[in-house]
Amino acid sequence: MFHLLEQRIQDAFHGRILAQFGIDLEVSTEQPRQSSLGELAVPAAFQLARQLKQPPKKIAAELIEGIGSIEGVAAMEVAGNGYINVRFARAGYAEGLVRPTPRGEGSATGRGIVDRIIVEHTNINPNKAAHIGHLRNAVLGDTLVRMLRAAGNRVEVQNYIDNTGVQVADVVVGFHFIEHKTPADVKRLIADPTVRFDYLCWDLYARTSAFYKDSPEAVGWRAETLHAVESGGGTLAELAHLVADAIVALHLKTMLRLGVEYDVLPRESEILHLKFWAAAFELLKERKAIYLETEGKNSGCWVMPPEAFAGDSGTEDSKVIVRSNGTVTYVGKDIAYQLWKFGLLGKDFYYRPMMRYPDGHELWVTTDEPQIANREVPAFGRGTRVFNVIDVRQSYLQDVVVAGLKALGAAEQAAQSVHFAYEMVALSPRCCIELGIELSDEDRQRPYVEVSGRKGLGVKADDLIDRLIDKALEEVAARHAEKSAEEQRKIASEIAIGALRYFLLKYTRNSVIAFDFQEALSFEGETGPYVQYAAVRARNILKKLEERGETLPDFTADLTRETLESALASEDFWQMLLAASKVDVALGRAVVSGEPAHLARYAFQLAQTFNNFYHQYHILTEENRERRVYLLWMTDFFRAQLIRTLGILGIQTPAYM
RNA sequence: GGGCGCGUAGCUCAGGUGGAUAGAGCAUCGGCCUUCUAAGCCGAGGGUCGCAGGUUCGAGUCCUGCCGCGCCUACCA
Repeated sequence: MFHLLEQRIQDAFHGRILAQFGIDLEVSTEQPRQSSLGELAVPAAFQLARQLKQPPKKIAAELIEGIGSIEGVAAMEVAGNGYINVRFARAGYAEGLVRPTPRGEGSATGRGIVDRIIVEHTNINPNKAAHIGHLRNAVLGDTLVRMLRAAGNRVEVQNYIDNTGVQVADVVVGFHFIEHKTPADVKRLIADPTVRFDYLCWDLYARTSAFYKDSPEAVGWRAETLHAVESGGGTLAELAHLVADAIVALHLKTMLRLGVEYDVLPRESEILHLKFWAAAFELLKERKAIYLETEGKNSGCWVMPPEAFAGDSGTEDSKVIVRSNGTVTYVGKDIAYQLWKFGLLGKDFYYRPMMRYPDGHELWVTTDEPQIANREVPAFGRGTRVFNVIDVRQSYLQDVVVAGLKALGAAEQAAQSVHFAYEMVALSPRCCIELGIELSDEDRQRPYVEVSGRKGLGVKADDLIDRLIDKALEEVAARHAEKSAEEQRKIASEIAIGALRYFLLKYTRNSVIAFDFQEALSFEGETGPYVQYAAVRARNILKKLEERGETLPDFTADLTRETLESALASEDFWQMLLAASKVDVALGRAVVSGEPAHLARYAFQLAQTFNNFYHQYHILTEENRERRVYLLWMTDFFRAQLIRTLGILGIQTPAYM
């Protein structure tokens, strides 16, 4: 509704300016500083003043005069030095919300719809438990997916599994060479319900990393393991499979606690076995995107020259794609994967269904064997735009990947490759002390301390979630002692996840989160539970109404134009309605700027507005019938908008709080 | 050395393409539960937007320089 009007106003000004001054000006609109100044401000007169050499105030007055009336606009006036403030026709606006026309809602966010967007996120090495840094990635990625879908795009969610990499190899080294465990031993550990296998690997990985430091000769074990994993046979390869598969299953479980689901898991083992790299290598050689270095420190390696990507990264060294021993680096494999995402590789994976989520959605995983004749396999890949959700420290590598596409002549796909970068989650010094981590004097002075999987330094995702649930449970139990323990836990879990997702989303992407338990565990103020609480309150009012044996009025019939007219004469009601009607404005802004934090902020403001409404007006005891209908409608509208916004953020609305 | 990012209230952070009186939350202090749930509401104090120049009608926002902090700059991923 808001978008529609905004567009109409922009068009009207654009047309008038063209007719009156012969200038093709792209008319922008902004929000006036104060709500009392109107709903939209048009700064066009300032832009024209320069060209026309006339005072903006004069131009503004002429424009208003010339435009006449615009449908849905009640008044326009010159303000300040030349702003044109626009006031909406309130009742008409509200009618559009009560009786939406098909083209009314959401049409403006539908402008830039892309046929197939691929979002790759999570991408955790399957060798240890997930930590908060991984959660930021997954929550950011998942929310991006929800936002894009809410804006009308078709989105495919991929979670890349590096099941043949160094990190898995290190845990295998730990099991085999350090602990002398057989595959049968490891299988028993995985099957043992009293063992948290991902936690066990977390510690083992840290121990193995420390072991390398003290005994550098042990690094040879890693090379041996990597080689075994790549050739695919023997004890070491079997261990790698066991570890990676078990950890992937646990990661999926952890992510599902947050409501994060995927469509397909492309695995590195298939990239290897199906010779994706070989195909990409041929392409890169053919187009001379890489060359065999014959001198200097990179002699014997296939490298990409710095000119290809130096524009953004500022490095002077070429980037090694194939090592002198013939093995391919991670970036090389990433180029092959990116080519596949766009359908440019000329190869595809085979797929098998991996599991079905409780909501019925099916998750697929890649395989190297053609099979399942009886199942129709969804068409994966072949995206027109690709978002890679990866932390900002890997910008350099993402630049190289994009340079690879460009060098292969895929300029369009290079332009459609988005590195959806975000800053890391670190630990506040206070948090480290709380975790019993010893800090050097130097670290103590820093604003934050980096998480390190190698050192086993970090907050495990499941630990944090458990802690949040425990805290929420205390609150729920105190308020709803009569409910069953099982039900209390369900509610507490929804609140905990709401708190966690909101906490990770409220920071803009390029802000480092210095993790702090006190802030993450807060349920008050600008938090997920605050927004959930508002939604629950709105729903409670309507529930209470039914408990009293009444039914919700038929708003489309009862809310006549006259009713709306008189209700919205109140500035208060108008401002509240306006604020509540802007979900799609906020969504559009968040999508365009790629900033989920914008939508999170809107959710908070929406909840604030509702809490004001809730506090100021007593709905069920309102005696004036007409006014009561209006209040009920506002409540219902708030409820729907709050729940919808929370939903896009991946946050559920509990049955009660 | 080079590249990227950050520096805004005591703390943590917002501040579309320059625009009207720089905003939240937390913390502090003071009010509000017989009324649809106080995980809430109302109010108060708190600012040289790192520093110095520049661009212009106008700069937290753009440009230059400087200071401080972080990340990247691997034949690791």
